[in-house]
Amino acid sequence: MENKNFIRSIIEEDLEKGKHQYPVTRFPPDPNGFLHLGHARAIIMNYTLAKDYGGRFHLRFDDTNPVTEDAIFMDSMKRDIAWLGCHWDELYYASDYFDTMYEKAMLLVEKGLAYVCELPPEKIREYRGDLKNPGTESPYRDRPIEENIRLFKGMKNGDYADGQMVLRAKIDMSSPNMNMRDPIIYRIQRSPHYNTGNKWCIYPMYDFAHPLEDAIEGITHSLCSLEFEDHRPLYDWFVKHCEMEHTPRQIEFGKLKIPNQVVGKRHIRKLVEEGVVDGWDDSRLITLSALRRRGVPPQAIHNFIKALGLPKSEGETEIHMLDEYIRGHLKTRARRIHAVIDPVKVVITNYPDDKQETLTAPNNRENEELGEREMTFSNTVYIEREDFLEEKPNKKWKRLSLGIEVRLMHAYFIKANEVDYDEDGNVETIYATYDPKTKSGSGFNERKPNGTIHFVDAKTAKPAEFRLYEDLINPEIDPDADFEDRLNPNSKVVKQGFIEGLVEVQDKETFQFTRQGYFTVDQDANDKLVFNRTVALKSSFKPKKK
RNA sequence: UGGGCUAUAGCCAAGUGGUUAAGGCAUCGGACUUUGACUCCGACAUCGGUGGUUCGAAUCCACCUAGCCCAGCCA
Repeated sequence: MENKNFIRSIIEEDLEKGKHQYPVTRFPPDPNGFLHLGHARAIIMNYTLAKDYGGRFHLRFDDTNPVTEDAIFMDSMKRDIAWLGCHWDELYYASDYFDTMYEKAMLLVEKGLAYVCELPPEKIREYRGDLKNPGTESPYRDRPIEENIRLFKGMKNGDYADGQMVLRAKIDMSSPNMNMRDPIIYRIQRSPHYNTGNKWCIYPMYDFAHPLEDAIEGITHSLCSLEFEDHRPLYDWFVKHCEMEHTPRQIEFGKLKIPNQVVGKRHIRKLVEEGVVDGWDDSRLITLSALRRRGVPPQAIHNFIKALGLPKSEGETEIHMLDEYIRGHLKTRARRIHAVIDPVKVVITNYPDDKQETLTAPNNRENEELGEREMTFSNTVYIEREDFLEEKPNKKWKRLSLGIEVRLMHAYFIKANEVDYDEDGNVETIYATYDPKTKSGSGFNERKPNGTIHFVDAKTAKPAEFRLYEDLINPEIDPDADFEDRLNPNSKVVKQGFIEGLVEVQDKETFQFTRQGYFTVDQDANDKLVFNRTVALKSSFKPKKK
């Protein structure tokens, strides 16, 4: 169940007092990168907060800086947000408001609340003062309104060079809040914008643009992260002095931080360039596209985010917490079939070589709606290499050993009698005998097997590739070390094995491979089946480490 | 004394003066089991510190400590 959070309280209060008919929220990404799990909190919270109270949710690209932004990111962002099921009621672009923003900036100029400053960047920084000392007023601060109007028009018309001057709000150079020390509103930047082309050579700064965007759209609750708390007075100042009809309220909450993950743009790019990961959607990454490819159900992400709540504190949430929500969602939805990832052959010596029978098994014991399937059985099967040890090591061993009888799930009991090794000393073939009386479903209960293991009939098995993922970053290594020194060399292990031969695999289907985990068909699967491990099953089995 | 914010178990997180401080993850026991899974039972904190107000405080006050953010013509 979702935790109550302070923002819900604010919204409920506003609704009760009749301040709003319904809430309007927005997710305002800067289209300059790929969305990752951290963004999911903002997306899902904005979406559910609006929907839970009968409100509206906007997607707005905050495209106020063409130098760093690119339209290609917008498509992936839209795809990711849609995948999460957070359907926006409206899609907006901040750049569509450039005319209004310019007019509002001019309003400020006319009211004597903004001025054109010709101080070069270094001087502006110098005049801003520092954390301990107040700033110094710009010599251009008190130029006449008429002159400011002329200059600002000139800026817009391209009369001046990039960086030659900026428009600044006239607030308070001695404010203890650095953001209030005459912040820059517009800069000259000759860069074509994917949306407005070359219409503009001046672009608004975030602090000015954002509150106006929110106000224009009638956003009621403008959620953002903690680092913008200091900007709230400025936000309110612009809404007020620009005489906006609507007054949105900025509310800050803590970002979702996940330790031991690589999310930084340049870091991921470097990993891709160095071939450490295969791309932005590599399953070891937590970009939304990577999670999607790995087979993580979007609903699991919703449940995970809701469970975390919306705190005002800043903590770090371990990624394994998401795993539990993935399993929880898939538990009754995925078909549970057999796959042998690291196969070893078992020959059943008392089963006729030319015989093959068909067995039936439920697809999911916890959800009968998933029906049943058929599986073949013959005298040659594959079992998991780790499910056999020549000698039973201890009483807790619940798998196959010489002289020991186990159940092949959904088939028969088999007892191992002999084993052949190859020249390297690896098990090559296990010879076993089966007991026809022990067929699954027969009700046989004269004796208990030493455990149950899964298998695949070698005569019909479909070859498949399994990609087993672990943490990209080794959590054991000092978190302060450079992330490249913390890479886990075993983060991706590729195995060639088999799945049941009679199972028809759907595109992107997620299965539970019995006793192993949840796996999803990868996009690489075409002539050959390829599965990504979405998440492993939990296990209380603790083999002794070598 | 720059300003802003945070502090509840290994991790996340409810709680806004009044019974034994929710819940989830993790962990450890135990039951069940044709998945060492699932499920089920059980264990697991006195609330950053100190002092104060009060019959009574995680909740109010004071002081202290620790951590995060702010000096882009980024967002």
